[in-house]
This record gives sequence, structure tokens and C-alpha cells, in this order.
Amino acid sequence: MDRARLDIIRDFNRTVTLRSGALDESYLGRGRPLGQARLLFEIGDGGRDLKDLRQRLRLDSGYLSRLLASLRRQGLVTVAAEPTDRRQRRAVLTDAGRAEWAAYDDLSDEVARSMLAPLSPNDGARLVAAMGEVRRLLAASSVAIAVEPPASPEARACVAAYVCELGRRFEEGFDPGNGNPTPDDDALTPPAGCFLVARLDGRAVGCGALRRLSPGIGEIKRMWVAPEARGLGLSRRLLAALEDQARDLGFERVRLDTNRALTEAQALYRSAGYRAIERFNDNPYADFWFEKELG
Amino acid sequence: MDRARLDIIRDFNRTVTLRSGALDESYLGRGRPLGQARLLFEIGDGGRDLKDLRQRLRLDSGYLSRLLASLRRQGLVTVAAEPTDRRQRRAVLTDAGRAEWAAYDDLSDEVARSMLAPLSPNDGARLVAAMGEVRRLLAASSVAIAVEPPASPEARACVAAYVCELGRRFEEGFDPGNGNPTPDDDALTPPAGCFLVARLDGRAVGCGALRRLSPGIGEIKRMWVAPEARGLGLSRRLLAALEDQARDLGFERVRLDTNRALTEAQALYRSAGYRAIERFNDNPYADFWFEKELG
DNA sequence: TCCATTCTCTGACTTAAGTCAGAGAATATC
DNA sequence: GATATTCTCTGACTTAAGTCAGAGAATGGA
Repeated sequence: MDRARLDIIRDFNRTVTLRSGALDESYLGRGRPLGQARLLFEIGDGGRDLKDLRQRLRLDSGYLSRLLASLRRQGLVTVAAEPTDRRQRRAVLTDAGRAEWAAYDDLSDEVARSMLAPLSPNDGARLVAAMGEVRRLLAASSVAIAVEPPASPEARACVAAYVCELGRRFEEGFDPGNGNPTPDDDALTPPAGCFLVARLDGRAVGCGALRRLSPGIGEIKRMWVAPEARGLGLSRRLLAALEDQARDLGFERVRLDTNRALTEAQALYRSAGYRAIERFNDNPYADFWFEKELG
Repeated sequence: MDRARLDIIRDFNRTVTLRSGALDESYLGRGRPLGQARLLFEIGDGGRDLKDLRQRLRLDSGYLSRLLASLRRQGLVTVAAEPTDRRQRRAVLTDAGRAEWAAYDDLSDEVARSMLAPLSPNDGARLVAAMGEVRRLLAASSVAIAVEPPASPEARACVAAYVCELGRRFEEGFDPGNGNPTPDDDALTPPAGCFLVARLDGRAVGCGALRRLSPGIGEIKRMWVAPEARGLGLSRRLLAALEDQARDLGFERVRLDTNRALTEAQALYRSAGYRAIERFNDNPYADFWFEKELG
């Protein structure tokens, strides 16, 4: 049973990498090594910071430098310092570079089209649907959730995005300083509490915090998932991970509050075994309060 | 609309090659270059002919030779001449080689497992289902159908498999020499007729023949799809390709006969627009006769 | 202001991967 | 029995890809 499933996945990995390797080969058709082609394509229409490129393509800085030099020699790219921070540099495509980019873009389309072409319309639609599903679920399965210091830049960015989103969604707006004191970093650091960050390929795409409310009771705060990572079942995993942390930190139950505008959050809490309780704080933005006994 | 579908496919290609690259990386973890690791894995438990290995992994013969030499130096592989044809050689794993093979096998399982692990049981099942579907449809889409000489070894092998299968499936057995004279190669070669072979990654997985029955009327024969390639919609594509060929060769209609045991073939012909007609030949194995007007 | 840090570049490497021509043995074909 | 063909191997290459140490400019913080 499990064997059969593993075999399907292994088969998939085998054949699909082979087929998708067709893209690499079509890229090579333009007479440029893959590394250069990928770099050119990644720089894209708007240009990109070298740091960004290095992270995305996982390149050694020396190697990137050399690849760029060769694209520059071909007249496809210019590199200039950022005005804001002149240590950083930014690669931008020239007109010739943009033309090459378009050619690679066309090749990508062609490969995609050639996968659909031999299939009946019905099978083609099934293929696209199945590919979308695989992509979505593989993305979901490669999200890693880990405890991180709440003061890290990524954690701060998540919280900022969270605050910004609440401001947009609450009817009454949201001012994080109003009434509900923001927990300081120590309160969100073990052993007092913790801060979880969910990462997809290194990029932070979600967070959640746990702090001590009173003896034996933890409070869950700052649960947030980036828009591009929604629909992956991530909030449910974050919630479960926070509950695991709460258990490890010795809490017997956890509480949380939420605003009436966040209907999907309420549904999540209910389906995860939370029950509505009386108001336990004076958060002016809270409309519902929940609690769960940890098993 | 089409744009959206292409983007899903491109997205899929991107992320999936990335994720399945995890397998390569895990292979590298055993301190051996990928080429060697893949070769070792491909030799497998029972050993493999070098020619076979070269085709599967698309290796230059010199390169293969060197890779094998290095595996031999590591004591993982022995290479010996085939007794039947002493130009050919066969690579076989030693005990140490088999142990390494098992280690790579475990790594493949582990990668597959790690894709399932973070998902809920429900999502895991959906992932496996979607992967199976993608694999199946990509295989279907990479089958190529082409006119080939009916005397080629691959064509002969297809016909032999076809004859063998009819022998198994007909209640009365099947003797290709009985009553129904087998068309000679010229009759299945343009401009008289043609022979189509369907190939999946170079391997012949199906065939179909067309010959002249009388002026303006062609006859379809020898339609066969290998068991491992069934369920890909291949027979429908073969039939359509034969009809295209018939049009090109100037036929106005095509006929065919079939045995009562081949129920799925009858269903195919009906759904492809064929109508039952009176007996038009004296094939002792035929129970039904069909005809289609070519548009 | 000084010092540590960040960011990019250069030089000097290593290694894997792959190509090509041709030699030599075994076999198939006429 | 001569000749062509098939199959593998060796030698001599090229190229891409990637690593590592360190230099040099710009910036941020004590």
C-alpha cells in the first residue's frame, strides 16, 4: 500500500524531470550555456539586484559575477550600483537582452504547448488540472515551520505584513498600539513563549506567536499566511505547530481572540477543536474568544 | 485562457524540476558524482548490457566506458562479455555494488516519503493521485506516431506481439497463415499503403497498418498497443493517424474487420464514426466488419 | 572616527561532463 | 574467405560549473 504510493512518486520524479529537462535543452538551443540562459531569464524585464539573483539561483558570488561579465560582454546586460546603497549592484537587460529574454520566454511557451498538443482537449484539461494540483501540494509539502527569534528581519517583515493586512480588513482599521499592548520580544522567545516562521524555499511566507497569558495558559497571536501561500493548508499546520510548542512549554491550554472580519480564521479555530469562551482580555479589536484544551 | 494554461504548465516545470532535484542532491550525498550514481542504479540487481545502458542514459560509449571503469575500480561492478555475442558486454553489480544500490534505493524512497510527510493524509492522497495522472498524461503526450518501413525490426516485433496477443484472446486461437493472406511489405509501404509505429521515448509501443483493398478503399490492419502503453488514448490516436494517411494516399473510405473477443476495439471503431457493414472478406477470424467515409 | 560588516569582484583552482577520432575484437554478410 | 558492420575501449580534447581566499569599496554602529 505505502509501497505503491512511493512507487508512483518515484516514477513521477523519474519521468517528469526527464520531460521537464526538455526545457533546458530548448534553452541550450540558443547557443548559450544553461547558467547564462537561466540568469538572463531571471533578471527579467525589470532588472534585479545581484543579491536577489544569487539567492534565487543559489550561485556563488564569484560565479555570478563571472556569468554577468560574460552576459555583459555579449551586450545583453548592464550592471550598475543601486543609488540607495552603493555596495549593492543591480543587473538590467539592454534592448538586445530583452530580445533574448523574449526568445527564451517563447521557448518556455513552446515547451508547454508541445506537452498539450498531442492530447485531446479533455486530456489536456486534465493534465493542466493535475499539474496545478501537484505544484500546489509540492509547494505545501516543502514549507518548513521553525522557531525563530522574533527580532529577525524576516519575523519583523511577517509581523509588519500582518499588521498591514489587519488594517485593510478590519472595518474599524487597526492600530497595533491601541489598547492591546504588543508583546515584547522576550515574551515570544523560549522559555516564555515562541515565534514560528513558515518558509517556502527560504522565503518567509507565514508566522505565528505564542506567549504566556497566565500560569498554565498560553495565548496564540500573530497568525498570518502570505497571500501567495494561501490554499496550502498552511494556517492549519501553523496552528498545530503552535499547539505543539505550547505543550512543550508546559501550557495546559491555549487561548486566542479574533475579529469578526476574519471569518476563515474563526472556521479554522472551530474545526481545529477550539470552543468559544467569554472575553478574557480587553483587546478592542476582538469580537470572539476561543480556547482549546491541549491533550 | 490559453495563457493561463501555459502559465500553469510553466510553473509546474519550474517547481517540479526544482523539487525533484532533491533526488539528485540526495544521491550526491554518497560522495559519488551523479553520473556514476545513476549508472550504478541503472545497472540494478540483474545487471545490464552496455548497449542498453547507453541508450537509457544517453551516454557516449567512451564516456560510459570511463564511468564503468571508475565503478570497477571502486569494486562495485564487474563487466564481462556476453556468451552469445562476445562483442557485447554486460555490467553486473558485485555484492558491494548491490549494497550501494540498496542505499540509493533507500534514498529514493526517502525523498518520496519526505514529499508526503508534511501533508495531511487527505492531501497526501491527492498528491499521489495527481502525480499518477501527470505521469500518465505526459507519457501519452510524448508518444510519437510515424510512418516506418514494415520490415524494420521494431515493426516486426510489434506485429509479432500483435499475433501473439490475438492467439491468446481469440477463443479459436489465431494462426496468421490461415485463410487471410498476410499483406507483404510492399503493400504496407507508400504509395500502396503504410505502416505506422508509435514510439514512447524511442521504444515501439504500438502499430497500425493500412493497405489498398480496392480502388478508393483502404483497409486498416494490425492495430496494436503494447500493454504498458494502454490507457493513454493511444489507439484512438493511431486510428486517426491511419485515417489521415488513408486520405493522403487518396482513399475515400476505409474498412476493417474485427473479432468478437475484441470488445474494446469494437467500441473504439463505433465511437470513431465507423458503421457496421456486410462481410467484405473471407477472414475466418472476423465477426464484424466496419467502414468509415473519410471527410 | 574607527571598526565591523556587507557586497561585489578577481585570481587561482578543481571537478564533472561530455565530445571526437580511431583502434581492435567479434560477428554478420556477400 | 574477404569485407563490412557492430560494439567497446583508449587517448586527447573542450567546456561548464562550481569553490575558495582575499581585495577593495561602501555603509552602519559604537
